[in-house]
Amino acid sequence: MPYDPSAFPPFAVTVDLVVLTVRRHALCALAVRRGEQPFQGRWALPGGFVRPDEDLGQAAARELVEETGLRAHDPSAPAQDNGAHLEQLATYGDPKRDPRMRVVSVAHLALAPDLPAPRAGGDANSARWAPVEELLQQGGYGRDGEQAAPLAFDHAQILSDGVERARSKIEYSSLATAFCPSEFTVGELRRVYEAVWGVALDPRNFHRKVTGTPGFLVPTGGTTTRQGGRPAQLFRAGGATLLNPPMLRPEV
Amino acid sequence: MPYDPSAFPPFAVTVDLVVLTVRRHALCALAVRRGEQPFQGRWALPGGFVRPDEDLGQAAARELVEETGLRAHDPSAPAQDNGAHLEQLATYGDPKRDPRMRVVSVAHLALAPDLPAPRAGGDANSARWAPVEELLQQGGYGRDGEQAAPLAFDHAQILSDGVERARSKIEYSSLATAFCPSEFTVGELRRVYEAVWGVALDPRNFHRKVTGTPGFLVPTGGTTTRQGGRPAQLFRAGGATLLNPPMLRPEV
DNA sequence: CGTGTTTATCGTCAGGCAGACGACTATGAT
DNA sequence: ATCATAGTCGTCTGCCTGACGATAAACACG
Repeated sequence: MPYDPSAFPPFAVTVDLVVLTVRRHALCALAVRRGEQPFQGRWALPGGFVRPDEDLGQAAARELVEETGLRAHDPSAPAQDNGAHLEQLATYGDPKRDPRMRVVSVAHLALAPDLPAPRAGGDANSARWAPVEELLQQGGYGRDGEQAAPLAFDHAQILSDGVERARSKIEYSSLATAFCPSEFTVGELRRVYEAVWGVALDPRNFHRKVTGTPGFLVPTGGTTTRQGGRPAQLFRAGGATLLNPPMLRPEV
Repeated sequence: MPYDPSAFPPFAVTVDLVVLTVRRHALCALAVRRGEQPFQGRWALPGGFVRPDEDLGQAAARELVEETGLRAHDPSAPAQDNGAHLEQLATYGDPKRDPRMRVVSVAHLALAPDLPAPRAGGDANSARWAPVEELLQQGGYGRDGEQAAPLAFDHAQILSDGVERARSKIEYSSLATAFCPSEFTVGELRRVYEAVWGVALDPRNFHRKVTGTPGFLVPTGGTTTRQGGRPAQLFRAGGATLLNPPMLRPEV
């Protein structure tokens, strides 16, 4: 069945961002309120069109800066410059996903340390960090009693895929440190795992695992007291990116 | 920096396929020879434009049928109908990746059992299965003494990413069975792992691992003799898709 | 028809790692 | 001073893996 390749159908290409962070022991995602049709007034993932001279990763990094002020972590940079981790997630191109026109969205996943309140940008009326369960639950009510309408477009699916990617990836990589500030304690890192997985981990076994994996954590020498217990050693992320053997997620 | 969203820049969207199989103890990929500019005469990955009414997965499945005759394995279908496994790999959108125009390619990864000679289709002069090392080596000479020119466009990168995805995914999933016919022996499955990873595995430990993982393999009752040794039990892929604990790739 | 080769399959054993959990330390709150 | 909280170090047991011996069942050859 020949199909004329010279008359290629035009598409709009966008990037959408799943920006995750851990706030108050909960995995949260950045959501923006849509200011225009379709889905006006509904919450959505931040995103925008890819410009003619941009690579996909550049477009995602640009959107990330516009929405959060965070600079994406350059994969070539060795040290953690407090930037966010950014990686491509998946691409969504259902012909009916946007009622206006044919839009293919290249979703990206960003992991960021806890930030102050987001600043709204672009075409969004407002922006907020919301727990992912709240954004993904259908028809329930949010923390403020607000009707939790489903996310716009297929963004619930994209967010769900991004969360699952993050949950599985911290098993076998040191990516969980992307949720932490540049210096952090073992307990803070453990609470990241607990928030992302939604489980409770044994502090002793966790401590043994992360401190015993070479290259995962590098002690900075300092100690700190943040919540009234014994002071904890401070670490920064080591160079190792792969965790072998992996940190096993407890099965429910 | 406002950017007019109504004047979205038009893109061409294509799907490219990394179709992998195991032939003669080597991991091979499907390559087609380009019949037109640019990169005329060079080897490339099969692919084509996404049609206006197609989802991305549908477009990839259509290209797969056109190039190989293989029907994609419907994820909803429970049993293995001898179709190929097909999943989205990643999306490539460098502005300069195609000199003619702005093309965003959504690459897909397909894993297929060993097939007879491929049939050329579409705009390709010919098609063949080639060992991935041969396709990825730069400036060397292939098996027939033919100059191994690099793949067209950024297809070497795409193929490399697809191979790495396959190598890591068979660690923690039962995906390696997608390289096997519907009934196979433990030895055949082991040779799949050995070909994909390029290592030698201990037959006894491998046998213990795969037969000891519940849901991975289901004995069909039959036995077979294929290479002059003791007859082997025949299995088919069980319902389990996740391998926990994973099969560890030996670190070399 | 025995002998060697090949492949499949079962067992054994030691080391490593994870889960469960006890014990001790160092801070702040009362 | 006592308690609560959080961090850190150990111990023990069971499971899994890697290394490898041994047996089983076919074929290839003389």
